[in-house]
Amino acid sequence: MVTLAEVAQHAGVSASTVSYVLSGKRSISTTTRLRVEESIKELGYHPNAGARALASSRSNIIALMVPLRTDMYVPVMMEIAIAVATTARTHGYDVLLLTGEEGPDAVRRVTGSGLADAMILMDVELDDERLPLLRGGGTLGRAGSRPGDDQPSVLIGLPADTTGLTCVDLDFRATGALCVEHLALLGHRDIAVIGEAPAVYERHTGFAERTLDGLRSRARELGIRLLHRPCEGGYAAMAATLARVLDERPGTTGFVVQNESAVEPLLALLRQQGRAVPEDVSVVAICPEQVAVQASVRLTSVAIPAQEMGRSAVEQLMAKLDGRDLDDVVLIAPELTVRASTGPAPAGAPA
Amino acid sequence: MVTLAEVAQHAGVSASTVSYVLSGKRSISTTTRLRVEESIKELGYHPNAGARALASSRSNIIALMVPLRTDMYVPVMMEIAIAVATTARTHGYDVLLLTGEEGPDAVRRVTGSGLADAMILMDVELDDERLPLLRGGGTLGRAGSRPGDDQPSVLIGLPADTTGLTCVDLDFRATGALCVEHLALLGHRDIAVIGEAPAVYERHTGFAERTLDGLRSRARELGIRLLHRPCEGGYAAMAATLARVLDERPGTTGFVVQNESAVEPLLALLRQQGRAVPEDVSVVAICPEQVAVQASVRLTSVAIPAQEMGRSAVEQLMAKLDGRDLDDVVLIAPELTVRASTGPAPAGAPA
DNA sequence: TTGAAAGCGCTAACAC
DNA sequence: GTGTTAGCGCTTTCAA
Repeated sequence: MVTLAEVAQHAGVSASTVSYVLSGKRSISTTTRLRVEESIKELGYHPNAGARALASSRSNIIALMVPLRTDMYVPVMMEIAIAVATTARTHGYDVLLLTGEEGPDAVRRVTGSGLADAMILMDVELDDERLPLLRGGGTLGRAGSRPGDDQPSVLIGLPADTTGLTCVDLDFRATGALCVEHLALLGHRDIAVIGEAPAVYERHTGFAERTLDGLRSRARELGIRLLHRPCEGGYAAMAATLARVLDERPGTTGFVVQNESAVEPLLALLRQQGRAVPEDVSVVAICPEQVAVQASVRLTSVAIPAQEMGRSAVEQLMAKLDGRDLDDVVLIAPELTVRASTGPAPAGAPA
Repeated sequence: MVTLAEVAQHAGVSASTVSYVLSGKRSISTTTRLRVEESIKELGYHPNAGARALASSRSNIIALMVPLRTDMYVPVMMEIAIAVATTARTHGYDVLLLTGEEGPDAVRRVTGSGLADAMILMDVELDDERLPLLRGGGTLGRAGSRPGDDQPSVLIGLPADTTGLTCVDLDFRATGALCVEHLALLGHRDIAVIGEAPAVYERHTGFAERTLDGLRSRARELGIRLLHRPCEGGYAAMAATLARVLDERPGTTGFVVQNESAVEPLLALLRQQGRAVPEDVSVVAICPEQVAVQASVRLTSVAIPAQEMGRSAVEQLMAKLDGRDLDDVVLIAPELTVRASTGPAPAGAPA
């Protein structure tokens, strides 16, 4: 392994000079810099991560905590994770992958050991047990604080109480509202919401409840009848749910689907029952773009902006690490793209 | 931040004693150990990762390189990644998430900086540009080698030349053979293979080609007619592919599907054309269990054992780090589960 | 613009 | 069974 000292010797300068060439923290004459850079390349030098972390108290690593359960929105999580990793790299950071398994202990372990300088948490629950450890984080340098007291962090998702936390999320409330508006504008008066699996609501994951909130309050304002049913993914569960919905509200002409693995089953079932999309019923999905365009009917949808969520979370974190001030909560505005699955409510529909 | 020295002082012992209590590398009297452990808990001590890495030349981190493109088998990749992370933790290792983006440079960076002790590569191509850097890795301690010369590594996937490499993968050749056998045994003589997207073959990802190999050679042995068509995911692409297949081989009664996002579209299209599954045509999928059981017809399938692949890759790596000898190539035997999508070939089918 | 040198917190000889 | 101590490779004052 090549060390900084070896580079220094090779270039005929002192160790500190090499260090400063690398960090750019003090000015170096061009000739010296060139010589050093030449030596670095020639010797194939890479600074030792451990030594650097020890001397500088910064690991240049951010921890990303992903949920353990792989039952939900998996492609989205993956896309976020990759966006986090690539964005982090552009800032000179690497990403440590933590699973939710260890729970709060992982937070303590990473914080305590200085393994990571900061962390990003995905799939935060409304009342998450990891939150107390993170509140007020990101105040490095505040009077009386010692380095390491603190773990700057950003949440992807929105807990019930965001005091002292920085959060990034799609504005699911607005998303719900947007879906209702779109259908209402097309004349639909009876809307059914095919929600996430019951477990998601029981777990009190924020996004599902917020979406419902948005859907309900906008529906109330617009005088729309709304029926919400949680639904497991898959064909069988969707069939049962659909039957119940149509039994209870036969006049339903609009669907909002939030469980991506229920989308295709729903379309298949409607087709099977002779209900044409969008002539007889309209369907709006809340799902990744890819799912919307690959479905058997190109779906009108509100996209889940996974990339942007990941990228934005990292930007927030970098700002914190730089001591910059920033928003506590970044809500990404939803965008509804009209495709082939929604159209005017059928003429004969009950007003 | 609490240091080892503070713990030592608190417990009234020397620093090395504390260190040895932690590592267990020499025997400690019970009373001393108890006192030290008490102090550690009381002070909330966590060893500093950087200092540890510097002093011991081991970071206790393994790097996991995931493909950048999120277009393929995403849930599987995620499941593998999570299995890797959780298994690694049981061995005291953390996982660093690298995207394929940086390519070979990432390998050099991680190797050179001592950021990770070892690495796992996913989605390896038949002739991967990162391989030359890894061949012969894992020989730490061999005469003449200096620490850091080497990057012990394990691949998930199988390149063309496995010399000097350790690989873990599902035995896709056997998988292909198994699918053909199953259908042949049911009397099917004309089988169509709905493969991965053309890009996957162009990229020469090993698994797709190996599956095809297995399918073809077993078909030849059994006198089965086989037609292979690559296929993008989604409904539209599947429709076009299916039309071409049935045009070219109208007598087709068996399908093997390897692109999971083509499965549901295929089932929908067959239904739409009045071909009953499994009465008229049989379908075997190569996909995760979840996809197989959630499909509109419960699918006879060969599962992709994502968890086991991740776990196994880590076990191999741990063995290498311990200097143990091991297999170069671990092929996981495929298992075919019969569900509701396959049955005897229809009586009228051409022999 | 550059160099010298004091640590950062831990591990692992070496001593007893 | 335990203590002493010399580094690990780097960053960052302090001095010139």
